[in-house]
Amino acid sequence: MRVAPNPNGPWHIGHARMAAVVGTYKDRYDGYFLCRFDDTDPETKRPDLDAYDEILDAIEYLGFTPNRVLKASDRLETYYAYARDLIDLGGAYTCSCPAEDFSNLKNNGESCPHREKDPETVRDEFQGMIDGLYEPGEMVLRIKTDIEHKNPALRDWVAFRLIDTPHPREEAAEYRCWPMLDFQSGIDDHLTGVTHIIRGIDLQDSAKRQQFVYDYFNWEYPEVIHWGHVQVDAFDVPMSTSTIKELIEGGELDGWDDPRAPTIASLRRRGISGEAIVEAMTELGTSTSNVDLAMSSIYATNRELIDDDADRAFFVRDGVEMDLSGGPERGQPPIHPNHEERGKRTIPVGSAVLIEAADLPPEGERVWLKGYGCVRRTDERAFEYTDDDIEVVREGDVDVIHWVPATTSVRARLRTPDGDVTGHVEPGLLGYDEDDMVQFVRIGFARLDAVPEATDPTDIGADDELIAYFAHP
RNA sequence: GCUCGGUUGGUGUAGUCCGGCCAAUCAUUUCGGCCUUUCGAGCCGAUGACCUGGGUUCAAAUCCCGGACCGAGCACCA
Repeated sequence: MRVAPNPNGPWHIGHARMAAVVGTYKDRYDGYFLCRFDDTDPETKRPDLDAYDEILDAIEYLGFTPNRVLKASDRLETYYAYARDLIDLGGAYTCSCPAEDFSNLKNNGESCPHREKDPETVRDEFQGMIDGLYEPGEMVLRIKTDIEHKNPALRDWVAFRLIDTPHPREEAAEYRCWPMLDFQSGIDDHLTGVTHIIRGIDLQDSAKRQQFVYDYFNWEYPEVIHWGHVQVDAFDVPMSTSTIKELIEGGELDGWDDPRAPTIASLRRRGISGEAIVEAMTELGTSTSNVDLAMSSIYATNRELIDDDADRAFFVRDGVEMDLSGGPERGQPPIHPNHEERGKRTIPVGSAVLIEAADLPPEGERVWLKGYGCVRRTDERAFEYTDDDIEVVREGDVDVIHWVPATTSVRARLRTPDGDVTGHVEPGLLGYDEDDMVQFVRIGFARLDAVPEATDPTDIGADDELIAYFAHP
């Protein structure tokens, strides 16, 4: 099987589906995974030189390694050779009709005068296309199918056209005569031994078009499955390479890995594993109707994968400072409630704590600072320790909330798909590394992206802060 | 206009080829309960679907015909 990406930009989430399914089938049935870059349009779908490696990276991240990687732009001579054979078989002809004229003829089921040229002339003119004797638009090579076919989409389609814009890859920059997808892909699928093709419903007619070429050569067409488009909920940004590119260039997104972007790079930075993506994608199946992928499905899988390993930590969003008196000097919540053996965190309290505004109890009421103990709000800005037993929580009278010390916490920024959230995290996170996954208690899982160098919160520069990317609840 | 294809709970999916064991599977979501110093995990439970109208049949999600709705192609894009 193969994935045949157009390297015109890094992948968005939808692109992962093909790699996920092909990779999974490969693993399951001991198959063959070909990654072929269909980069045969240097102009309107101009390849992005960085995208080749970024796409291969994304495939690796999903957990697969292609058996073979090809670039169509390396294979022009091969396509020319097969085109010449096809001409000799009488299966193709050069055509100098203006596109609009031909379209009209075609829609009426009428052939154009060029259709009956003898192979000699066609060969010469095709060589002329390769040699650059014509301007773009002047000449194309068409496959001779059935000009009266009841489906107009299949009638004498274009196999090669001329493009003046040089290909961005140096190796291919000299070529001007480029094959169309249906020709290139049809030839390559056969030559590389592809037995099963999966592609989008937008290419529903491709197999029927290519069948004409296969018939001329007496080849057997692979099994083909067409699937619908995927839409992903939970993102404001449309899943389109060109739209995302525009938003980045316009400064509305920070880059391809901005947590607001529906891209592979974004999910990766948020600490969502390739495995979770693959699982959700394969679950979608291959139906021809369009499908909606719920991000919650990816999140649920990822949560299962990371929950056991992710240490717990406190992150207070936009804290309210409360003086605190009468209690112990530190709180000691567990590193992981299901794994006592991993020990406890130690959070110094000082003389004041930060809690989230929404957690602030009315004056006179109590609240349980998780891992510390019960406190009562005595006035506008103060708590006093009550020494109540955990029973008060069990009885349901007292809510358990998270907190951080007011003076020795670390400023932090949590980047989420809905924008950035600022606040403070407990000082112990300074000992963590980039890439570590944590669960911010009562908020959700996050991947640490940048941790200040300091070991003591008071040594952190004024501009420095901990940066984490929100994964999911 | 011509030509393809699709339609099972909020979402995805199984079942459709070869009609009966489908008062429809599984996952996720939502909502309850238990447990819990998390709105996490775990356990228990609940809500919730065969697009529509005919036909064939003892029997239709499944076969046939019509309709509605959705999507795709008719590019010198992929």
